[in-house]
Amino acid sequence: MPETIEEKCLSKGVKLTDQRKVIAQVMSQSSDHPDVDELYNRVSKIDPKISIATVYRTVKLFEESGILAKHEFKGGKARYEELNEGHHDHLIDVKSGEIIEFVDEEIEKLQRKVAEKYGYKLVDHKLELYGIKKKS
Amino acid sequence: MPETIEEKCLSKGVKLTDQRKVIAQVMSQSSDHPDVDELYNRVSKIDPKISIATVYRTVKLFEESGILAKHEFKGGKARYEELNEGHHDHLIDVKSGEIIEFVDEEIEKLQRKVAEKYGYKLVDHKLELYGIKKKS
DNA sequence: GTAGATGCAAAGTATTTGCGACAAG
DNA sequence: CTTGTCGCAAATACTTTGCATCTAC
Repeated sequence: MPETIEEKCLSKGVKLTDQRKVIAQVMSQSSDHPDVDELYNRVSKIDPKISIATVYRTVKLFEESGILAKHEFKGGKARYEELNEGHHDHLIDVKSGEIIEFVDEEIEKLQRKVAEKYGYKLVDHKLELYGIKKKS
Repeated sequence: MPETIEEKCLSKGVKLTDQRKVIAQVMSQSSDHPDVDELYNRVSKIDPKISIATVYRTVKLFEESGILAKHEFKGGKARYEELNEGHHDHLIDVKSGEIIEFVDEEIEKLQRKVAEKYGYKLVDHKLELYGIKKKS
């Protein structure tokens, strides 16, 4: 069920303006994790009149609506990615900056167990691995 | 082997100024994870002439020297804690902001395994759990 | 004595916001 | 219509930096 960002907006009652459509489109086509500046650059190529303030407002709105995920990787600006069904975490190449997405159900399970152990219900988590590529 | 921050400075060749001594002392006595503003407040009570620029410079220096750890928890300023032998991760109470430190060797092991699987050597990681307290 | 540290204020980043004009439902 | 959005520029929040002075070693 590949639901588009526009469909998500409708179902969540988010008003669909032209600017939002462009931003949604760009995010859908981005498989990397652009920061707001980069997103603004890409958006500007489609409609140069969209302001960066709107980009900031929109990613924030989309994040609150569960449409985008915001990441604050080490020492930098916030970066965004489209949120789809499957949750995943990130492995970041500290040399190249390349980001690999991964899923490890066992780690997820253990996280819930840890929260449990302290009397908490896990509502969110952040797991980032930083590594250097091995010379095969 | 409870090594003080001052001893660590000496062994790492970090010059020990009065300001740094005060900041080290305050961090050693802080079991929470203060941000720079809060640290500056505490430091000011001991020596009001220390500027916030020095606090920023010092936490950065201490972090680079492996004396303090910097955390960027959700949506806020950077927060610091003294770095001791035992590594740990954080479970954050999303209601109260309370931070619980925990260690889970199994998760650590799995993280290395994931990195391994993608051909990477794990050099660092960030794991934060966000939870709400269960009504026991 | 000298390299490095400090205080101050000014400059940087990243992000948010007030406001009048404008557009979606 | 009316509520919410946009573009703009100004404001904010956090952090860094240039420079003259001072201090640990």
